Amino acid sequence: MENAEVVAMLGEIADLLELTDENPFKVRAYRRAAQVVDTLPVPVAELVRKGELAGLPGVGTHTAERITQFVGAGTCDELERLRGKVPSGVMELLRIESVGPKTAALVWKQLGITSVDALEEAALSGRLSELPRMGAKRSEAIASAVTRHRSRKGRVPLHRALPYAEDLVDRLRAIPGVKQAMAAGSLRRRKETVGDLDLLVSSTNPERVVAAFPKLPGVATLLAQGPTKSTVRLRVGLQVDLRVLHPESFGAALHYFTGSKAHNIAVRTRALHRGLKVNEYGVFDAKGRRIAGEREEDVFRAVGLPWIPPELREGLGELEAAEAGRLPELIEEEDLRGDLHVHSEASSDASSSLLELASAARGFGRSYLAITDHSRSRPLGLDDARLWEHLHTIRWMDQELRGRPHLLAGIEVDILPNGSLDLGDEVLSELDCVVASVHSRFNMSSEEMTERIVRALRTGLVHVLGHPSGRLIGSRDPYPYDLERVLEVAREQGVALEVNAQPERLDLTDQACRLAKQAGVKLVISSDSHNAQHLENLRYGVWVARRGWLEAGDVLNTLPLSELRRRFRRPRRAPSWSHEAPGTSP
DNA sequence: GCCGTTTTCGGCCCGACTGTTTTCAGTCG
Repeated sequence: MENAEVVAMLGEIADLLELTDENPFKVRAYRRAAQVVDTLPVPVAELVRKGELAGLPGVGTHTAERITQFVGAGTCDELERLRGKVPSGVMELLRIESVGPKTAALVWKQLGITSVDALEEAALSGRLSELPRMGAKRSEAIASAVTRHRSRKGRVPLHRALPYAEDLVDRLRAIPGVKQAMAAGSLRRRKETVGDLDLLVSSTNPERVVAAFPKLPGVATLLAQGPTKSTVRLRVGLQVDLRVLHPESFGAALHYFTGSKAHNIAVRTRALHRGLKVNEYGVFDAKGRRIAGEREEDVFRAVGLPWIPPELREGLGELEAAEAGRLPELIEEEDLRGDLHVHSEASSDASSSLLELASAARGFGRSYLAITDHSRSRPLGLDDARLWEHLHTIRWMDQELRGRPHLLAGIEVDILPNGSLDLGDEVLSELDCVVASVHSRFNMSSEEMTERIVRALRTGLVHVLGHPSGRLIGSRDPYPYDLERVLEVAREQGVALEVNAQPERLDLTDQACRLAKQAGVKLVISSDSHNAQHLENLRYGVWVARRGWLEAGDVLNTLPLSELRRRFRRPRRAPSWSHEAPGTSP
């Protein structure tokens, strides 16, 4: 039972309750519980087993009962009871923009509409506009929303959205009268995917900004416009919300629109307890006087907290940590001294030479670089003999470079389905940095995959477990494995887990980083570059690490090379006289 | 349905925009 299934169940109950016109606070309670389970770093089934469910915030006795029943039986009475009252097609109507529970229930009860197709037909034929508070414009809006619904793409990976946000912010800053412009929302929190862009501007002349915004390059359609707010869709499909504020409110708005929702509710609730009110215009005391708003840190100070970095604002204990003075000192990109997972043209799927990689790394200020090409199971990957040769080339190049940067001889060795490594012990034990990764047979059971990884970690030859879950954002799910068990063995073996910074991977995830830290396992942040430009991608890994509450001390490639080498030293397994390679004697 | 620095009962974050109304309900973030 995946947590996502429980989240879906709780969300479905909330939707069904809304459609049956239940108490909105009950609806909200289910939504909150769903969110809590969604951000849970451990399997919810495990909490069920331990009887710890009701200890979660927002999960009381009733919700705990529903979850327990659902985990055991795959459904629960409350869900089935509600499903019996609402046709399933009506549920799908809620996924359509501008159609909420009231509208869905209205068209269902008044017109007998129970499918998206029927809704579209009613909108186009004019039947829809005969309903109360339904006119021609709404019908039209619903019809076009149905079209978009059918071709909907989900959330966009951060690295795709970021350039659009940066470009728009630059253009907004150039509008006369604009004092500040920033991107907020999940983009500022550096979430791995972004739903839409939230842009904020402070200006003494809001009308001018709102008027200029829809005319910016890349904008396809204007969706909504008021005196201080404008919503557009870009040609690439991204929706962008713009809010214009007076400078005295900019900090409060920045805080509010950065979210997350859970974080905001926690801050507002905290403010209420102190007799204060927080909205996007500021923090106000009981007499309605503004006591903060211009700067974000003032908003936090007004509710008795230090400034909290956006990456932590997920409602996952950051307020409590801030209150106790125990916020982590989050890792920064500048803390990273090297990159421990880089492919050269010696791997079939990579394109840069050692020299190109070295000079690019120097440009990014890295002092060391591990060259980790693929092993023989991958097409044209290195076998033992070619790796010996490659190793000597790297050593030679390292001498030539004189530490600008240092090159480490490494490998990304496949973990074969039986858990053994794809190359011989002799050559592996000679390398400075062995990254071991799963690249095949993703469809094993969780037990088999866990055993496979555990066996690899126990060879005593592995320094780093590469992209531990194998996922590709939006295209390949992580393979199932028992993270806690892997962490346990990684700690026992002194193996680090990789935060793969390839923006399509971001693997480990933020939550898994936090668990690894709690389990006492070290991490590395690696670019997995396949050409020299990719070396820049480390920043995406840093953002994941920050969202996982990591500090510089949790990440091994913040260490100077000498200390890193000490960490990576291991007892020799094979006698060192046996691995003379062909053609490599001095 | 959840929860307690005002509460074991009675509250629950807050505001902008649209469309359809003629004062506001619904949706969204």
